[in-house]
Amino acid sequence: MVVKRSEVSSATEDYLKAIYSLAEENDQVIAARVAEDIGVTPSTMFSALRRLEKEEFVRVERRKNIYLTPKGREVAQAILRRHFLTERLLTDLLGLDWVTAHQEAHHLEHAISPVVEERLAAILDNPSTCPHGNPIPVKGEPSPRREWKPLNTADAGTQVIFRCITETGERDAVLLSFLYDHEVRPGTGIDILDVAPSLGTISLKVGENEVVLGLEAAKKIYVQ
Amino acid sequence: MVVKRSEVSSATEDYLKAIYSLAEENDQVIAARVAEDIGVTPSTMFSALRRLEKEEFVRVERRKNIYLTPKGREVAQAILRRHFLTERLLTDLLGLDWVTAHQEAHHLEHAISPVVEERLAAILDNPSTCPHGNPIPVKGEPSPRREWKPLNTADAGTQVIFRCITETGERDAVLLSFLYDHEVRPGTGIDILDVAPSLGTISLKVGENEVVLGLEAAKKIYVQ
DNA sequence: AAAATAAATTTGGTAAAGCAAAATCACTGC
DNA sequence: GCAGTGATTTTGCTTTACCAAATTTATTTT
Repeated sequence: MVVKRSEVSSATEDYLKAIYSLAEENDQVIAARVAEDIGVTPSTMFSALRRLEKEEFVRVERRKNIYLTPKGREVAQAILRRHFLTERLLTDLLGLDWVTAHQEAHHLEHAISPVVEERLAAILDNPSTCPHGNPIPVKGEPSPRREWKPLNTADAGTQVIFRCITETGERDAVLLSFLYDHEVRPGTGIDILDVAPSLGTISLKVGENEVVLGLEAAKKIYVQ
Repeated sequence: MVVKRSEVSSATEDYLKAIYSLAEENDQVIAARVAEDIGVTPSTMFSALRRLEKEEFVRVERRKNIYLTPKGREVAQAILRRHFLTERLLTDLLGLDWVTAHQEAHHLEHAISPVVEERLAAILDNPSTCPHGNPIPVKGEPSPRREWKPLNTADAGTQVIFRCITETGERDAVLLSFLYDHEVRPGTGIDILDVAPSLGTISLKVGENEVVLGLEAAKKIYVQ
């Protein structure tokens, strides 16, 4: 059984994944944002973008917006899928915590072949989300996240259910471990105590504890 | 928990692993052999060797023999350990076969951090060998393989026990799947029917089947 | 509209990996 | 002792992926 391994470098996979994730959370994706996300300089981003364009993974508009081509989207979804399955492997089978799992998955995901991916999905019983609640993308289907909203848009006095912390949110280890330590998990109920746009904060009640988050951080959390 | 990830590139890990494995099976290691093993051209091998020497992973003698430094040996053992643990993950937890497991591990091993390695060893109950029987190296201990001998040195008429197929043997997918398909596993008994050095063959009885191997291939199989 | 800020480009590097092809070195056999 | 073979080394070139620093091109803000 010979496995055709993808010809895509892990750097390329990272760029496409970042573009995909940013596109899910914002309506425009520009080079500066992607560069920031991945942690490369503008010049590196620029030449990377040229490569990606030449290989038809992305299109860059005159207004500088970056779009994935169907080919690029496919690669992005594939790597995201592997990322999430790897996280599940690390948490469910190996017993690692949220934060470590995310970090380790970032390295392992690039080495997962279709065969391993398939075995992984089977052994894990085809999970529909990553440990942080993100829906695992399925070939042509729309994301169920369309029915959730970012926490910063929630109204004071209501109760919401934590659904997920986005990929860009996961990157922030402090936020991630903050939530983990406060036992916030997909499905956990949260009371919105107060929203103060002028202060840029939102106050929550999680279990026994009262918690204050910045609205910027809240934007990375999806609830229902 | 911040993980210090090794500064060693996966190419470097591959070179050191190959040198280590070749040294275990032969008494001299020369560049041409390593290049062949890894599948790079002589010129590539040459510049790789210069890099490895500059970073003090290897020493190259005037007689052109290549030796690992203690630092190089440490890296080699570490990557071998991860390789074997990854193979166990793939066979024991994910249910893949011998051949696929070996190939996939070759990619995954480079992305395994110390934390994951440790969790893996714990979950797998600290295995002492890889699925193909190779002893997993432990920090300062000598390999138990010293008590085994290559199959090509076995005497006709005796019975031996299959112990392992070496790393360089594992690389040969045909040999590997041949053994796997004939249900040869660590611990399997083998009758040596005949050894014919002039023909370069050795005849064996494995279970119900009679099997003829080349002595070159037999050299890659260790028995007791 | 001018100034300030943000983003995109250009220019000129670096290092790691790799290849091909030719040249040199070293040993082995006759 | 020399030819031949195998091994090493040199030369020259490629791609990917990064950086810094300077410049140009938007886009805002006042």
